[in-house]
Amino acid sequence: MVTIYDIAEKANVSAMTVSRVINNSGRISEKTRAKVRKVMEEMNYVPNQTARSLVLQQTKLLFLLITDITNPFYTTLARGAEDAAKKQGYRLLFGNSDESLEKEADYVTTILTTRVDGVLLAPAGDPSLPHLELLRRHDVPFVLLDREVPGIDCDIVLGDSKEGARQLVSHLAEAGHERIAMVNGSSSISSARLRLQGYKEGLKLSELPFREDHIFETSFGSLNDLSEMEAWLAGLNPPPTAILTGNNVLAVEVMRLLHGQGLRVPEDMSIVCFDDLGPYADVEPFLTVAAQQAYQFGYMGMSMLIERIQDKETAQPWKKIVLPAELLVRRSVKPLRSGE
Amino acid sequence: MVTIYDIAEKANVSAMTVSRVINNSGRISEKTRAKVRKVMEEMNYVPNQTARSLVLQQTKLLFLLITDITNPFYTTLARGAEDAAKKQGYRLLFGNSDESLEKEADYVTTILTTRVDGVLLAPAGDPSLPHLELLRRHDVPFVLLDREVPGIDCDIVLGDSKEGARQLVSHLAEAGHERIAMVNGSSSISSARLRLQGYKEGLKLSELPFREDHIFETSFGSLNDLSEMEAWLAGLNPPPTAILTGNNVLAVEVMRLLHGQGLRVPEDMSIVCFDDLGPYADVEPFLTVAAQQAYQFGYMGMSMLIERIQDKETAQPWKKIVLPAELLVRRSVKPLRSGE
DNA sequence: AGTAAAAATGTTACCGATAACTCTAAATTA
DNA sequence: TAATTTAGAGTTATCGGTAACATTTTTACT
Repeated sequence: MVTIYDIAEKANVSAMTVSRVINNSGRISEKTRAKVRKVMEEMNYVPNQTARSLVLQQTKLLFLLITDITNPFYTTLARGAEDAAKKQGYRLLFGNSDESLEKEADYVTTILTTRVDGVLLAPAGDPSLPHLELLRRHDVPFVLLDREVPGIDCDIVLGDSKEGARQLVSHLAEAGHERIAMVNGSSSISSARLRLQGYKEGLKLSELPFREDHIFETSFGSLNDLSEMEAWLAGLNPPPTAILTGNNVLAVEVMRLLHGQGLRVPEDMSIVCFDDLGPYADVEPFLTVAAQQAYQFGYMGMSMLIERIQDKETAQPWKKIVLPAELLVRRSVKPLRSGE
Repeated sequence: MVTIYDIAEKANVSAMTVSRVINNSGRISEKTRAKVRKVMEEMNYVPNQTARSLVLQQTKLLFLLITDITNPFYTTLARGAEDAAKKQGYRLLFGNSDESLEKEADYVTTILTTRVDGVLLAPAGDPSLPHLELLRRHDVPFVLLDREVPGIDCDIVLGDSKEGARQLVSHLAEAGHERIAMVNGSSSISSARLRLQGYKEGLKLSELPFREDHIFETSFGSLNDLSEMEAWLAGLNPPPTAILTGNNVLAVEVMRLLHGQGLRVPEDMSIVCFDDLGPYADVEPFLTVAAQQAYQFGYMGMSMLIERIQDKETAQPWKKIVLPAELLVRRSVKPLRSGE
């Protein structure tokens, strides 16, 4: 591995001069600069960021931790985060916690030991609190995405989960649906709780009764076993005519279940969900959704994070951004009323 | 930031003793070990990987560089890579080059400076050669994914691009299509070249003529401007009845273009492509594709990489794995023959 | 020309950890 | 009991950079 000392020796200058050329700092004569540059080229020099980080106490690396790398919501978000980071001259590393607290803990360790300058993360849920406290204790700036964690104050970018869910329910009610079930993520996740609230509000506004057994709680990640959900659905009598799911992945799972039973959407069951389905949705517009501004989540979250890092001294108040969701009506809801 | 020196002072031992406790190396009395452990707990000590890397010249980190984080092929691949890495006790960092050589170069720098132990990467294309040479020169083990790069010998996991494309063309030909166009990724990417070859072979086998103007070359990533493609398509007279695209993203782009013109798939144009569309494809099975074993790409590639890292001394011959693609017939091809 | 100021370059210490070596005190052996 | 091991801990140098200060060289000005 070529170091500045190797360069220095070959160029007949001191290591410090090489360092100055690399960083364009201090005063260097053009002649020396050219000479050093030439030697660096010749020797294929690459600065050792590890050594640099050690002395500078900063890495210019940021970390994005998402909970499901196969979910288009998060990958689109990642794109936004990446663009914002790049714009400000930061590099970005990704991690995927897979909705698992254990994997999240692993990544938090990686984050601390890698000494990244800041973290943008979607926490696995309320039990992520100790992880966040650890980051806080080690003075690592972070911004949360999509999910609040009770017990910690910090910058955060949220979607308007309650209102989005309410709109979806209202949309179903207007189409004449009266028995609307909900398949939701874990209630230890704030956005799942808010979506449930929005669901209840939507029912109330349309004067529909809330039934406890119309709620099925599971994980936001993809399921390897659908049998519990199947049993739940089979147990509903009369069955619902529509299902609202807490996110896009769960919508896919529900549809997988229904198709397995030979049921069609929307003929036999209507479906709506939170979050859009990535680029493919443009092409075969099928699922009616409350689309979140995934790219903005990433872009704004990252911008907040960088701002926070750069003004580390001045204690700004915590910021909370709430992005509205947009109802995209497609064709996964069957009109039950005669009038359309 | 708490260092081993802080611990050492408080525990009344030398820094080296603390280091020994952390790494479970050397001989330490139980009493001292317990005392040091206690102080570490109290002070919330986290080892500084930066300092460690500097002296050890290694981490337990691996890097996965993909070219499109919004493409389900790569995210599924990432899942496989992650699972394999975890199984062997490695942590994984992700990067997204976005099919761009410049971003790839940035990530290569990050890779070198972060001192990861190995890299699994889908190169942006043939011009990635210098990046790979750089990794090689710096002795960073790597395994390529999906794309060969002429000029470098290394471990690699490939899909059978030629055969897959051939099958897709044959499928179209059997359905009675005679004017089959192809929208492909850059010819500086080996898999694009092979898919073009497969396309030509497929035409030949069905005794269809090859027309140079039936090929439109663009980027594998999503396009922000469809006008060139639009002009190309408009210039074809008579127009093709079917289009084969070099990957899933391009299929989506083509469909976006067609929809924009009020054309329907498959009624007005048939479409097939390489790579499947992620979980959503199970739900609304629409696009006929040559599906690659994305998960296996990641899993096998990562396994090869780790093996390579662990036997760094013994010079194994380079391995090349070719995974077959599977034709999944759905409903994006219109039968032109009378008999179905 | 002589001196101050400015420009160019060099020296030293340090960031936080670990390897390799050294030292001390207790345990073992003859 | 003296000599020799050995367990347990400490010292020093080092990884590859950079900040802060020191020094030398060049330029400018009286």
